[in-house]
Amino acid sequence: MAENAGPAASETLLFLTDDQIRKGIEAMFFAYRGFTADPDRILAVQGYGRAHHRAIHFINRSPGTTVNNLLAILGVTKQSLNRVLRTLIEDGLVRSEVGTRDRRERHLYLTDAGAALEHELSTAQRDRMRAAFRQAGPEAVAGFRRVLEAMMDGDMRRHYMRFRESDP
Amino acid sequence: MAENAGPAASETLLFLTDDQIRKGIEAMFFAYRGFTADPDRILAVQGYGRAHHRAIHFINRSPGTTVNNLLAILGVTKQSLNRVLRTLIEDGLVRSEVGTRDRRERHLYLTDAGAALEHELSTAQRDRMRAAFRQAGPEAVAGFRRVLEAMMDGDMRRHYMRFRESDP
DNA sequence: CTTGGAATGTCAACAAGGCTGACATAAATT
DNA sequence: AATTTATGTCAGCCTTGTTGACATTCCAAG
Repeated sequence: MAENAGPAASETLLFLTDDQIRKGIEAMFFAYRGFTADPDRILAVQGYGRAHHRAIHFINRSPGTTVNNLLAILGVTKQSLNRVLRTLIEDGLVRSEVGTRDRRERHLYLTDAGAALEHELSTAQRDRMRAAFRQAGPEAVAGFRRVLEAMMDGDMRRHYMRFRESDP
Repeated sequence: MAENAGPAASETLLFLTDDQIRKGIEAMFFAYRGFTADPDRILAVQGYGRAHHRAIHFINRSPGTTVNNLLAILGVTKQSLNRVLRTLIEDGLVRSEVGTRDRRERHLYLTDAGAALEHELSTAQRDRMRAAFRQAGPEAVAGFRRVLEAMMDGDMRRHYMRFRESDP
């Protein structure tokens, strides 16, 4: 293969065929199910859903974040997020504090109980992810991340990158 | 852990840290949004949702598949799938044919209109995926697929692999 | 200072699409 | 003949998305 156009050319063509792309699409579909399966089971016990998980994850990730911040990250309407937050606050998993600088804002924190659930959820999800990473190897993981980053919308990539840089 | 020295050991440790895993988790979350964004926009015009897209995709993928087959692949209840199929059949996008070998089965096909919508959807989704693949490069794509395959549940991996092998 | 607009968050009502449970029908299998 | 299988349907529930209306707070222009 090195004689004619070289391996680079054939690679460039082969990995972009419709068939390869379709395999990538189906891989995303089936893998995402695995990705959410374990947390979903835990959440179902408490009567929560994925929306609760997402809120808990990003509050844990950025303690003191405002509702508006969370809206931008989660990409849902404030009414939808508010319903989820209300149940989490009622159930004592999240604490909402009126802002001191701007009293329109509510700053969100996990309570101890919230942090405990977050830990349970993220442990389950990380275990599966870690197993997949270990099985695939470091090079595959780097590629995995590179493709996913290229797949994000601009706004989402911004949020993702902001998080990436926000801690060591 | 048979070895405790050399670059292999440090690699093994570094790419499996909780922080690396968390980045993988967030990458999956943000990327999946991009993955579904374009089809979602197209479907919203017709008043359809992701459930319709999934049904259309897999009927196109395996023309003549039965309801039961589709249930196993999609992992939803028959009531839920039936609701979606009913609207697709009513709207003339899907055709349901009584089986000849086993007349209890219904074999599902896309009509011309259904195939047209499928094409519109898959073109939009493939375009984004192709751009991501091109940007990330062939090695990254191989890693991407390897990690996703390792992340799937056993059942889903079976379905995914069956599809992989079912055509050249 | 007052007033009007913008930002932030809450409540109400509705729709999509999951789910379970119960039941009907037709066809295949034993 | 009895049972199992494949499918469809009805009813009702839950989560989670949507829009619309509204309250509170801040800020800036008059």
